[in-house]
Amino acid sequence: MPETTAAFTEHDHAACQSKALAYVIAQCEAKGLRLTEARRRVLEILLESHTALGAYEVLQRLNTEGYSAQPPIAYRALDFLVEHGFVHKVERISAFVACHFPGQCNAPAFLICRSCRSVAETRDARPAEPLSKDAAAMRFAIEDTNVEAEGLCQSCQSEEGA
Amino acid sequence: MPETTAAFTEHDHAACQSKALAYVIAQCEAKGLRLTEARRRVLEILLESHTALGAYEVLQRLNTEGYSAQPPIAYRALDFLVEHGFVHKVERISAFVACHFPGQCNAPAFLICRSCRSVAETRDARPAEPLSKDAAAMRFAIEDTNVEAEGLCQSCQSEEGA
DNA sequence: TCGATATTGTTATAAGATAACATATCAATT
DNA sequence: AATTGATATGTTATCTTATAACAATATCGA
Repeated sequence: MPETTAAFTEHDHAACQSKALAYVIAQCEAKGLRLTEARRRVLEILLESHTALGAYEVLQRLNTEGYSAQPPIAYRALDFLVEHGFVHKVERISAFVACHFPGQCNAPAFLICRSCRSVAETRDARPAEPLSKDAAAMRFAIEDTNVEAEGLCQSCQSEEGA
Repeated sequence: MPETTAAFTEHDHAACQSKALAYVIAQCEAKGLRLTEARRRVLEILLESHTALGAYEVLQRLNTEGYSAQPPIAYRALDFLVEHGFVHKVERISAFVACHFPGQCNAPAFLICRSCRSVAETRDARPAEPLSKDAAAMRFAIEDTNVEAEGLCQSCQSEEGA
C-alpha cells in the first residue's frame, strides 16, 4: 500500500479513528488549545468516515445528535480544526475531511471520488515543489497550497460500469 | 523568466490578450464550437487582466457594458469556457481566470495573490504526478486536477511591509 | 421548411459562508 | 472565592455563490 490513507482500501477504521482523535487531544493539551464540545463533536463526526462533509451536513449531524446549533457554530469549529491542521478543507467540493496523518501532514494532497465523496489523503507526494520554484523566481511568497484530484474510486467505477 | 504567465512580471499585455483570443476563435472554428456573444464578452472581460474575477463580478461588467444579464448567463458562459479549457476556475477563491497558455495547458497550476487576486498560471510544473502514482496504486481514475498556491505577490509584499 | 439541438432569457431559490453583537465560559491573577 | 481579560458560544440576519426550472429563441443539418 502506498503512503496514503486507507480511504479506498480496507482497514481497521476504529483504530484509524481513535488514533487520530488521541493525537488531536494530545496536541491540544500540548499547545494549550481548547478542544471544546462543539469542536470535539465536529471532529468526531468527520472522523467517522473518510468522506468529506459539507459544513451544513456537519451542522445537521450536530442537530440530530441533540446539539442544537446554527451555521456559525459549525463554521467556527471547522475553522478551528482547519487552522490547526486537524481537518482539511477540500476546496473543489466545499467540504471538510478529517486529517488522517496526525502530525505528518505538511502539504496534503487529495483524491476525491465524485460519486461517493470519499477522500484519500496522500502525504508522500510533494506536488507543489515545481510550483515553489516558479514562485521563488517571481518572488511570490506561498503561504498555503491545495492539491486536489477528482475522479472515480475503484468501487464507484465498478458501479458506473454496472 | 520561468515558464509561467506574466501575471507578476511586466509584459506586452495587448499581445498576450489578442494571442489568447485568436487561439480561442481558431479552436472554436476548428471544433465547431459556438463562441456566442455572451461567451466572447465574458472571455474578453477575463482576458483584460491576469486577475481572477468572481462570476458576479463578470456579471456586473456585462451589465455595465450594456449586456443586461442574470446570473445564469454568466455561469453558462463561464461553464462553456472552462469546459473547453479557455478559462480556469480557481477553486480556492471561487473565481475565474483566462487561460494564457493557449493549447499548451493540460494540468494548470496557479499562484494566487490573496491581496490583489492576480493569478499566475504555470505550465512546466507537473505537480500532480506523484499523486497519479498513488492513484494508480489504488485504482483511482483521476479525471481532473487542481493545484493552487495562495500567498502574496512581490508588489503586495512591499505594500504590506509599508 | 421542418425538426432536432443548443443557447438564451427570466424567475425563483438552493447552498455555502460570514457580519455583528449579546451572552457565557475559562483560566490566570488578586 | 472574586475579578477580569480573553476566548468561545448563541442567535439573528444577511451576504455570496451557484443552480433548478421552464419558456422563448436561434442554429444547423436533413
